[in-house]
Amino acid sequence: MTPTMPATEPACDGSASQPDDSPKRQQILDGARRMFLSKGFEGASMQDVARAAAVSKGTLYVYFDSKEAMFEALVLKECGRMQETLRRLGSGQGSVEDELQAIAHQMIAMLLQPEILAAMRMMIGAGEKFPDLARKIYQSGPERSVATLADYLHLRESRGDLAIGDCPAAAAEFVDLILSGLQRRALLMMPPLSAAETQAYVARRVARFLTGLKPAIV
Amino acid sequence: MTPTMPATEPACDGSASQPDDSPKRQQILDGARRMFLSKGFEGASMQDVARAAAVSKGTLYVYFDSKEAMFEALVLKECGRMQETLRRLGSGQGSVEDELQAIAHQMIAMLLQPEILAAMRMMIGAGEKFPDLARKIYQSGPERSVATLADYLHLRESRGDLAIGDCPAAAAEFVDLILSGLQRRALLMMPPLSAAETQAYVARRVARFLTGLKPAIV
Amino acid sequence: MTPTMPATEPACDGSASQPDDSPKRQQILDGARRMFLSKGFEGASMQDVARAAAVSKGTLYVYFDSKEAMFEALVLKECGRMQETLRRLGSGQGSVEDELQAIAHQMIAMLLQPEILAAMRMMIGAGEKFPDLARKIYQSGPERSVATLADYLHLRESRGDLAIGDCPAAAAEFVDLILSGLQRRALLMMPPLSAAETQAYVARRVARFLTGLKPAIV
Amino acid sequence: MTPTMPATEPACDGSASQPDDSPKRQQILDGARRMFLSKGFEGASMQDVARAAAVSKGTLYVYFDSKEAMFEALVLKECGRMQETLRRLGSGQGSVEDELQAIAHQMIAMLLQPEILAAMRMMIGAGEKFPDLARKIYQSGPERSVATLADYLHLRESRGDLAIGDCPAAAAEFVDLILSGLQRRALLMMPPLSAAETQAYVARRVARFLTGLKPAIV
DNA sequence: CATGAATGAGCTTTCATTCAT
DNA sequence: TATGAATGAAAGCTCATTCAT
Repeated sequence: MTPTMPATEPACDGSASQPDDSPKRQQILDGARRMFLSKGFEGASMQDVARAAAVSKGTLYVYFDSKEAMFEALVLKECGRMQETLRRLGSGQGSVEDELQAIAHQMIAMLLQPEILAAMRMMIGAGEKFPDLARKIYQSGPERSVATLADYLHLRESRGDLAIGDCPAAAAEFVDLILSGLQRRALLMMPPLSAAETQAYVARRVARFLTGLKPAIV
Repeated sequence: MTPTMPATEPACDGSASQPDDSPKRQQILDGARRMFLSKGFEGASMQDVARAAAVSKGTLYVYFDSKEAMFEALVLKECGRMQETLRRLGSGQGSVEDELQAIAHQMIAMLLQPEILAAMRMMIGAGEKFPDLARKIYQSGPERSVATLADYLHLRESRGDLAIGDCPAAAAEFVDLILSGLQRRALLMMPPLSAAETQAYVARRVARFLTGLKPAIV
Repeated sequence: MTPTMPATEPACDGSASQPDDSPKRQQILDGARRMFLSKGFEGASMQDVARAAAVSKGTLYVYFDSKEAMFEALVLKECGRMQETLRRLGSGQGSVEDELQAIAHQMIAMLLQPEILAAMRMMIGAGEKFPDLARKIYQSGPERSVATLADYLHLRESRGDLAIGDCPAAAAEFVDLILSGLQRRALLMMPPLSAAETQAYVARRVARFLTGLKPAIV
Repeated sequence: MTPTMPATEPACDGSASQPDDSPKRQQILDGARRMFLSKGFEGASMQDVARAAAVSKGTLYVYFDSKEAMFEALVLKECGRMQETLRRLGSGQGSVEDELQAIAHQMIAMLLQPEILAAMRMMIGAGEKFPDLARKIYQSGPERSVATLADYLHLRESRGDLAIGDCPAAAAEFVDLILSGLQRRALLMMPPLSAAETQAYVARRVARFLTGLKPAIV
């Protein structure tokens, strides 16, 4: 009766009668985004989403089979966004230490955004219910950060600026040292560090990270 | 209403006046524990809790004024458990490296328990609604780990086994390096490392942590 | 929340935005009427109302924000009905005594209707919770009767049929003499007077009312 | 098992094992009185009553079979009180007009007490559910006032101060003229008359009442 | 395609009542 | 006798979902 085809599938037949990127669909996902991020999966009602998207409640079900399907579609889309965001980290000029500090600050600024935290919170909270989605978030976020950073470290190593060995492992260490703890704090509602505290924190941890990774001088 | 009230007040008015350790109350908290940990605050209904505790729904309200009060009581109790769990870490014999590895393994085993993860997940999910409780969880868990470890590092430094300087900062770095990242993985439903992987991971990261903290020889 | 809000506001947010005269809304008010009049505000459950109106419980909340809002809307509507009912009393022909007797009979017949009594009972019962509404009922019912009658007495006085002086006061006396006591009896479930008893009662009381209001002859 | 004998019956057997006037029973009725009068039948919970009476909820059911039975017992007891209260009205000295005014003021003061109004309200609200009780209230209150007053009028007539004829009818007229309307106003939450207004009201209405009841001079 | 009226199951909470002690 | 722990039914209300238009 109503279109029951899985709403997140890419178009099934040639006609693309209801493509993934219909403007109405985007409009709904936009509303869903605002609501889910601010109220969580259980806290946001379909009424909320409909209102935020400025469509009727019925229309929601034209584009998504259920609240859960809509949530899934939203998360997948967000994963895409996050990956794009992470693509441009570090340019390769300046001293290693300066640049790693800059990268650290970028990562902190980016991943401690209220919006990102809300997304993490939402996904962790809903993790038991949607384990696959949670994994996808992990892969699009933290894992992707590590990969990007590993590339950067590799670049620096190839230039002779660092002596690393296992770049992916070092990248993971960097991310944990810089980000994981801070993020955990934020997720559990601890007050954020002040700008000065952040500065000192980054300086110290980056230095710590670099200990032993400097190449032997000649 | 406010989530900071102890909720286990001595008798006061009609409700929730049972002593803290009434067996029925424990029985209810047990049921609540199972349900809240597995489904989160919003996901678990009072019906669920009643069923899990094998009491009637009405009885729940004999012991707790509201769902929120019950949740609060549960979380506070869990905080106590977590703190006790963390009290015994590190004994002080053996080489620094061996012992830090042992501590790392203990921490991992302890804080990646499904139960502890569920508690973290629950509180992260409910954090926006109960920020004070979330902070309490942070203080009972991660913060406590750091403090315990800082004591240990201080001991080692006083023995001349390490040259650290700022023990709390180093302890925080250790925890982030060893635990934070792993915990984040787990929270987002990534499969746990195998025993062998964990072994290698710990060995590498502990070594990494020790770089530059060894005292000058002589 | 506050019982003085009209509750029939034009569209505003999610709920209760239906026009005043939606047929469904009328249907619900009809059911509400039956239930509230027969069981009172607290005695009638939303389930009762839903059943009486032959709609689902959920539908009730599409048209009204709360039980209280529904009650309010109903009472206000009833006030309107009551005022209309009272608009046509007394025509102005015949002897004063005959006509006052006719008016008395009309008032008795009208205001001792089971329906009107039920409305009074309902509002008296709920009066502590909805004082403003109770006042509105008073103004639409008893107060209106007095005003209508005062007009009539004034007309008769201007024709020289009566010598009254303070027409509103006299009207109030008439209403108390004829109606108030009878209504109180009915509200406390005393059996109604028989037709013959009513006849005698009215005759005697109207005569009593007219004592001293006859103009001096010549 | 539990004593199921109708709690309001006079003692059934010689032993009077649980007499109507057991102190505990009085204590409970006292609590019930406070709660029912202030919150109404539906608004007051057995918990409230138990608390107000300073007994346990279970004890309530030792003395009364149900909430309704307790209510009934309370109302019956109140009827007794009211009758006693009304026994002493008017002493028989002073001018008729002065004394009737005094009586009117007494009646008003007595029957417009918040407590009495609350009782009336409660009974009118509960009238449909307890018609017999409502009737008993009527007989103990208004009807009793009329009878008491009729006696007084009769006394005055026998002294030649008034020429009445049908004393009970006149008494009923007096009560309606003085009280019924005022009580109705109060029941529907209209603000009470000021002292000065009451004074004027009583003066006028008593004068009105006396019109035509004065004996022919000589 | 889009709507919004309608639903019924489910939510948290309250309460009269029972019963073992 | 008196208790208070325990219950289950029902309260007011919300919400994901359906369907005729």
